[in-house]
Formats: sequence, C-alpha cells, structure tokens
Amino acid sequence: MEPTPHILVVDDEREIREPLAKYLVKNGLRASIAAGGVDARKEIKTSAIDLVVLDIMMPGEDGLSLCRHLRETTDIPVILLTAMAEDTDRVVGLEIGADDYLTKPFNPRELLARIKAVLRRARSVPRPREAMEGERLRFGGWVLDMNRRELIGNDGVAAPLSTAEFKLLAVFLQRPGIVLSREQLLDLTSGRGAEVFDRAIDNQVSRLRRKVEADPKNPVLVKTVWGGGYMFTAEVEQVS
Amino acid sequence: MEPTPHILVVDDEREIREPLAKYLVKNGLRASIAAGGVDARKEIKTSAIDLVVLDIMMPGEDGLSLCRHLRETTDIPVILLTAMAEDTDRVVGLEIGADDYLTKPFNPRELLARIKAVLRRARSVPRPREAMEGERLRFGGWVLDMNRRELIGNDGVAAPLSTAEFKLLAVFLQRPGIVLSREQLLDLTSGRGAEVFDRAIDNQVSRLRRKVEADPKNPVLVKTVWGGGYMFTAEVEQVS
DNA sequence: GAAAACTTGTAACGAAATGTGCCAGGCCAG
DNA sequence: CTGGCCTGGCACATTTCGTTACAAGTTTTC
Repeated sequence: MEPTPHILVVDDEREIREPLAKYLVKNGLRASIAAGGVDARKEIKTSAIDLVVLDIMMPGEDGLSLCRHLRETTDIPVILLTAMAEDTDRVVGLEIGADDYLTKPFNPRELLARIKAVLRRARSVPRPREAMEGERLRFGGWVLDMNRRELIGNDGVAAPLSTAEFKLLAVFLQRPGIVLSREQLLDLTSGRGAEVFDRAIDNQVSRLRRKVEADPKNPVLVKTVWGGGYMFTAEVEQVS
Repeated sequence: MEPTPHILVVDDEREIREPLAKYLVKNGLRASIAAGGVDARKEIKTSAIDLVVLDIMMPGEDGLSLCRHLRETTDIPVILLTAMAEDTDRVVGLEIGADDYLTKPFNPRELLARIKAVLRRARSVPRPREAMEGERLRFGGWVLDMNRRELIGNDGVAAPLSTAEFKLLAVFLQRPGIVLSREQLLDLTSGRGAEVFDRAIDNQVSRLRRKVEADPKNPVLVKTVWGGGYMFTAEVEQVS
C-alpha cells in the first residue's frame, strides 16, 4: 500500500554515491543520485523525493547551504554526512535543521536504520508540501483549487476530476515549462517507479487533455516532447 | 505562546541525571528526573512530559523495555543514552523507535541541540486538539456542536446524528485537508484496527454524506481519494 | 419484559477509475 | 524515402468505490 520511499543521495564522489544508492535499492528503497547542489535541486523539483542524504563537504554549493534551502522551502527530511567528528560541526548541522547526521566512514547498515527511523517519523506527519504551494492556480481558462480538489472553468462551473487526473494536473501546474519524463510523472503522481513499458501516464495525459484542452487533438496546455515526456506550457498564476 | 518544553531525564546514576537536569533548566527548558523505570512511568503518568532522555543501561527495568513501552502507548519522543559505541546497539535503538541516541560520554551542548531538533519535529506534528469540548465548528452550511453532539443546519434545524456518524464527522473536522486512510479512520473513530477488507468506513462515509452533502452524488465536503482514503475539503472555523 | 425503532457491521453487485495490451499512425535517423 | 521507435487512443481486465439489502446488536417505548 505504502509507496516505496525515494531517497536522493548527494555526494560529489562517485565512488560513494553510486554504491550507496545501489545498497539502498537492494534493501527495498528507491534511490536517485546527484553530484552536487545544482543536480540535487533539479532532482528534487522533478521527482518525489522523500529523504535526502547529503554530504556536507562538496565543491560548488556547500552542503549546509543546500540543507538550509531545503529546510526553508520544503519538509523533506535531511541526513547529513560529515567527514569530521567535531562536536561543533554536529551541533551546527542539527541546529541548521538536519534530521540526523553520520560521520564518515560509516556503516551502510546504520545509515539504512537511520533512514528508516527518520522516514517513520516523517510518514506520520501528513505532508503539506504541495498543497501549500498555492491555494488556487489559474491557467488557460481554468482555475484549479488545490484545497477543494476542484477544477473550475471560466464560467464558474466545476469540472469533476478524478484523483489521478487532479494529481497529474497539480504536478504540471507546479512545474510549468519543464519537461517531465514518464518516470518522473509516475513518481510524482503515484510515488512508484516505472515498470517496463509503462503506458499508464500516456493514458492519464490523454484523459486529462480530454477534459482541459479546448481541442484535445491539438493540445495547447500539455505538449508532448517526443522521446522526452510531457511539458505544461502555459502561464500559471496564483489567485487569491 | 509555546509553553516551555518539559524534559524527563531517566538515569540510575545521580551524578549524571542531576547535573544534566540542571543544565537543561539553565538553558531554558523544564526538567524532571527519574532513577529508574518505575519512577519514570509514574512521572509520565502524572506530568505532561514532552520528551524523555533515557539511559539504556539500567538495573531493574531495562531502558529498551521502557522505550518500547513509551512507543506503544504514547507519542512522547525518546532520546537514548548508550554507554557503548557498538553499531548494533545503535541500530537496535533506532529500530525500536527511539527518535535519536547519544553515546556516553557526550557533550551536553550536543544533547541540547538534539533535544531541540527532536522537539521541533514533534511540534510540527498536528496533535489532535484536546480542548475540543465545548466548541462549535462551522463548515459548509452546518455547525457541529461538540457538546450536544448535534448538527445544526443554517436554518437552525438540528439534524440527528448517530454516534458513529458524529465521531466520523468530528474526526474529519479536526483534520481538514488531510487524506485519511480507511485504517486511520477506523482507528480514530472506533479505536480498532482494520480487518481484512474492511468496508465499514465506506458505509459510514456514505451515510454521513447522505446527511451533510447537498448532493450526495457529487460530494463537496468529503472527497474520496482513489486508492488513498477520504479527505475533508472545506474551511472549518470555530464559532463562539 | 417484549416489541418496535434505530444503529452498525457484512455481503454483494454494479459503477467508476485506473492500468495494460494492442495497433495504427506520426516522427526521426540514416 | 524507409524502417524503426515512439505516441495516441481504443478496448478490455483489474482494482477500488458507492449503494443497497440484510442480519445482528442496541436502545427506546409501552
């Protein structure tokens, strides 16, 4: 029933992040990797990341800075990896808002236990992440009410949306102008990974188009990116 | 304003628990002490403890046992103190449900940081409001009187609610905008776990809709989330 | 104290939502 | 221009949900 948690491992050293990701996958989690702050931000925007494992010492954007950013803009839990065993570093890390930290070198089994512990705590908290983004979003001739889960036309008439349609539309509206692969959409809508040759998203996009596009044969809002996925192309503005 | 968090320090050694409690008080927290499992249970029963700092190695009742008990019967966060730095011990502690742990000897400042981190997380969990008694909640075109267990329409006419219907509605009103699974609803309304394929909640929701929804075929207040459960979608405000 | 009224859980069936298989047609590389 | 890969959309299978009917338990009424 619960979708498999999706972990993002951020470390500049490939010899660390790749085996670590593999280890997590082998132990029943899903895992993505990022080599630095830029990659990490992109991944978080386009995937449904449930937890970030973050090396504190990285070239380019510092780990602490990324951690601070995550804490300010999301509720995604963070576990820090630190090379030094200094008390001060630990305290700074926790004070900045990390949920836990580990000192390198660490036992992968312990990291796994901590990930599960943090997730267990986080899972009990209903995540207001997306719903908080905006209460009502206007696009094309429509307004999507995120709280009431309703799509309202310019004439004020509500168009009924199924759960999957609503979720898919919400994902698009929160990421306009960004190409989203089928796998990313599947992750963002239902939290699961893609099976081999998964056409579920195609179908949902088709159904969504039938409801929101004036001419479903010539989609204007949700464009197909050949070989890439789908992209929402329209202004999205917040409505009070 | 937030009340000062109340910490319970459980350790069999007086040279540890007393200075520790003093240190916490000096740093803006309230602290109580207990020398063992029996004291600790009594203290938790009679005080509003917000967090427990617990030595894992104690004569009499073991720390782990107390931790497990706390996890099963309360939501109070636990930070474990362990004498050994063994990986396995750490893992066991986290798996048993502790929120964090520290290895002795530890830096008091670090313990303080961790206490604050755990409290910050715990506080963000929307705890079901306690003083719900004597309140009246307005939603849609209705007012639910929690005292009289009555549902009053905008025309002032009371609609009779059965016990289960009232309980279900109250649960929804206390958690608007949150998807509640069938299992959660069953737990919150009648305190029991879900049997295999329990459709009792579906029925209750259906009955509730028939009473509160203007058009039960197109529910506006209680929306169903396909594959997820149900969600109350409407503003809830208190009425004096 | 017994019958009637009401409540609530269980079963069952049809309806709705969603995923999968398939094929025709579109898009791109060579 | 042609073959291969990708997408759109239909039909169908599967899962999940809404509603009704009914039975068992509970409260009320006389």
